[in-house]
Amino acid sequence: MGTERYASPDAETVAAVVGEALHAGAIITAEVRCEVEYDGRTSGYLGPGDRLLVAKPDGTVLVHKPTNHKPVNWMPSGGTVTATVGETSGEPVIVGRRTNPRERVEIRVHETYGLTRFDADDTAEYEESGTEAEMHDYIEANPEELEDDLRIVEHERETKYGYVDFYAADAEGTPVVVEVKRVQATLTHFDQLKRYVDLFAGDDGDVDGTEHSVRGLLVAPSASERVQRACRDAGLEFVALPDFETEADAANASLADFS
Amino acid sequence: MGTERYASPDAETVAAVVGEALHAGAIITAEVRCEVEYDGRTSGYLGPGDRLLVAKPDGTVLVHKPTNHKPVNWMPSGGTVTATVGETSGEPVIVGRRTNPRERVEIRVHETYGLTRFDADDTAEYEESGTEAEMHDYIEANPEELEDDLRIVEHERETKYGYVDFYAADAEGTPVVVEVKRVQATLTHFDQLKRYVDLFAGDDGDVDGTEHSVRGLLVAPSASERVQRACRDAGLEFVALPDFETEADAANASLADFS
DNA sequence: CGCTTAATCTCGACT
DNA sequence: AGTCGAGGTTAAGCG
Repeated sequence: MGTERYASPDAETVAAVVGEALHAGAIITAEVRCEVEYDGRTSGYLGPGDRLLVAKPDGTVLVHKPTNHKPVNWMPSGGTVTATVGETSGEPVIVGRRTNPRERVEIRVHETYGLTRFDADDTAEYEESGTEAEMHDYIEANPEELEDDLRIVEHERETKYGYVDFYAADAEGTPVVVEVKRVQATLTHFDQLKRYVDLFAGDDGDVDGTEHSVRGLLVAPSASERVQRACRDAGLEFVALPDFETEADAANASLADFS
Repeated sequence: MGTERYASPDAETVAAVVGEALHAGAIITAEVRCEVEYDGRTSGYLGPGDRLLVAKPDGTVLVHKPTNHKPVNWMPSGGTVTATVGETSGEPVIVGRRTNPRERVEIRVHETYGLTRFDADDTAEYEESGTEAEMHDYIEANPEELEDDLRIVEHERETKYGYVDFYAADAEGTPVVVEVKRVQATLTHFDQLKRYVDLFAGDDGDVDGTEHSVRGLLVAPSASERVQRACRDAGLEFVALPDFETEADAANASLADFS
């Protein structure tokens, strides 16, 4: 519910407050001058400079530079955080560790401008709309948006090499594999569809090239020229499905203003 | 260089300090109770709760819950941040906006437990080793680690469908396309290699499976069983290249201890 | 700008 | 625990 602030705390105070706060479920933020060392999936070193540190009770550690969305160094949740006083330096050392993968981040604090303990109480969950799952719902309810007389046979069909978004049939009864993307389609999305189509075609064993036993549809709001050409060359079809409108969108449309 | 702290500031102070600090190149952190609304690539709503806010002078905005590495809401760098006092609510409202894509995040602050201005001075750059780029350098210098008498012809070769990590030739002079991964290979990595090989093979050539005009090598420390099977089925080869040692690693090996 | 790809990607879902 | 795929992915590198 509240915060506790320590201005220019000494090393012992930093170590004590960080340890205690995290144990009690509070968030720690600190404005410091520090060096950082990471060892694990890769390894790296960040020389001295001013950064914002964040440590959460779930083991998350973040080191933020004055720019960029992503922290320059971090430890994901699930690990453990320790704060001690370095034996030789007498400075605070904050270490985040975890296993699987085995990795650690060590923050050597040269100066602590300020330290804040924040006992945050947050039970709300983030609610999001416009996800790919909603796009699937829309397509399942309106398959004619992709193609006349398209019939959805199965949603999220499992195959030997992964899940197909939709397994469908066209007006002629030819099987159609559908891969749906909420964002502009990329080459990896094309790859995904090609993998499924190759798999289905391989089952039937029709490789004479003149006739396709399975069609493949890549559905997205847009695709780069290269992706569209890749589709053409591979005998797959790109279908542009512009912004779809969900029921929630329609209900909120009148309220929306982008000021 | 230093911090300035405001305990339980009123709405006017929040708006003024945030605006001024960001303009002056300082980082703002605030412990607040707030609601958040996002509209852009998707849309979402986060109900009232205690969160840590971070705003950086480059337009970055982060809203952190007490758990998880990733912010629950955010605005990447490059946008603009405004802090005002809501006309009807009298509460602080912080809005981050950007274009391309057009999106905005609105933070309605119900209670400000604390606010910190941090004039951070950080010129150090993060130095990392163990990246895929280094793995490329290693392979280029030691192609025999992949296969005897393999000769690298071209690095990062651009093709109609993307960039090939290495274009090489084996002892027989047969072209070899090489895709390198620093981590365990996944199906999408297999897809990537298959895309290049299909391209070089012309996608029409020999489908009898007995002879290949182009070989494909997927190089990674490991690969799941499914990926290895996919490679076999597609006539591609998986090459396990365990942890390689860079010169930097060798030099530092004696210093490394994982305590 | 747009395109392509790596990333200590993170995270959730499912086997 | 491992694998797979989405993500408001972000960020870098190149044309």
